[in-house]
Amino acid sequence: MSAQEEIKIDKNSALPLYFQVESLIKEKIKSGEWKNGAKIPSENALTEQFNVSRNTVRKAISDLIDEGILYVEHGKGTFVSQRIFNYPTERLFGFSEEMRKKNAKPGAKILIKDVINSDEEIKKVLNTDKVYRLKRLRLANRKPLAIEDAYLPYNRFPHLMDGFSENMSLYETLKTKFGVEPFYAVESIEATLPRKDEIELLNIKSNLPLLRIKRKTYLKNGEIIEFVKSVYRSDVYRITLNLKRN
Amino acid sequence: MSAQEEIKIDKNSALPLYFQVESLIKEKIKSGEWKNGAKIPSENALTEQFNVSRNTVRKAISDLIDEGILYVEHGKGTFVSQRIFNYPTERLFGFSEEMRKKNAKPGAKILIKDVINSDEEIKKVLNTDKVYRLKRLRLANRKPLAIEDAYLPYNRFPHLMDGFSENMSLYETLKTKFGVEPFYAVESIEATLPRKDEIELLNIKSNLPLLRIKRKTYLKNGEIIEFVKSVYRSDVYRITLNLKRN
DNA sequence: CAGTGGTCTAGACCACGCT
DNA sequence: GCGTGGTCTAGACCACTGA
Repeated sequence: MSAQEEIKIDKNSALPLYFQVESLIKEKIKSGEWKNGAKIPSENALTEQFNVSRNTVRKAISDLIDEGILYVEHGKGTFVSQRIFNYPTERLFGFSEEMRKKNAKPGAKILIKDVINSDEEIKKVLNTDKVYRLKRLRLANRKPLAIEDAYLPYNRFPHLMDGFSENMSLYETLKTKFGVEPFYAVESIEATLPRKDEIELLNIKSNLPLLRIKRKTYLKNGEIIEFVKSVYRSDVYRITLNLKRN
Repeated sequence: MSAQEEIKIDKNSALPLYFQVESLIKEKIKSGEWKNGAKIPSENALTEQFNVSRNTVRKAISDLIDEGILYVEHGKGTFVSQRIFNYPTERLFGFSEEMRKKNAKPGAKILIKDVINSDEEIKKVLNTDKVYRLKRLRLANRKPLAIEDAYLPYNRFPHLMDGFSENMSLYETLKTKFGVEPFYAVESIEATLPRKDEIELLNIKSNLPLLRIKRKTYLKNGEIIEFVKSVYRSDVYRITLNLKRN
């Protein structure tokens, strides 16, 4: 209530007010002023404290709930989550990105780079007759980790593979040449034994189980841009999955 | 513009206006009036059409974006996604629920039901010394599908296992006795070969790969309530994973 | 009952994309 | 410049919780 209270919101800032409110709330939590599991001030109180409208406060709180930082109990109040949820979407952005995030050096050896006619499965998924096929042995710190076999619609991405080489990222190429970025992917995962060619390429024993993954990649608008079949060595790689309600 | 336009919003309904707007938008999409990929009317137009405030329209649109039904391009408009995203969270609600959703009959054979002292790993995860241990062979349509080994903090759930039997769901018991429901879970997945005891229990060949999963289950407030180690037959079971940006 | 979040309104101005 | 969505305000009333 004192005069020097909360001069922290800058109404002339380029940053949206709700974003500034989010940052201030995060700070209070980090500093320990608002402890894990504890109730934070009511929306009306925050409205006064930050000198913004209640809708702005609600927008900020809503975002922080999506981030798993706060949760609400109707009629009781808003509370700090005891555990901050994190959403590991490393896999969404492709092998190269994922490895970099895990502090490993990504690499690749191109096995097949071609334009082919879709077989039945690929046609069903990508809904087109002619596709790029890019099959690569994937390396992490120079050691074989996975085999990726990717298919992309030929007509959608003219000249996609022109000048494409071993040390390039497919997703970066898609972004640069076509302004297109993955937004959503569906993967199905099984455990299998390796086939003969996979044993050789990955340089593994014949009884080492692999994670066998099929993936469909989509844009923001829901357009499918890629179908990938891959196998991963499970002795050095595991998948982390987050399940959240709603 | 005609007088008989859109009498569909009922301001006296118990349903929130934004929810009614959501339903109407979904209907227009389903009926084909608003096609996949097409632009829907502007927020101002919808405000007039539905005779609600713009904020209400925005709330409805925001929800539908979260559901993957619409997407927005700032300055251009709001569009129907070409593909409706779905969030398979079947696994979040436990084996019984998941099997029912897949139209299989869930079952269980209790292998261990006990209270034990935490080993190092369990203590690190659950942060307590004494835990319930519930190890079950899991059946789908009477056939062995998985082995689940669950640990829950003893002090948090007094008398949890009193009267617990083979045909009961652990999560339903938690809900009934303690009003507690899983909200979030983190799983790590590997491919492995079965151990001897697993071969016998699941009645499989020694070279059939399994999906080996570790899981931590949390409440809405971020409190951890469960740690589970399980294996699944991969010849009849696969995991579906959804990756979404932000 | 008082206090909390949930819904809703009718305005206003700004930022972006297109032409 | 115009139309789009993005942000923000200052009110109002409702629904849930707990004393």
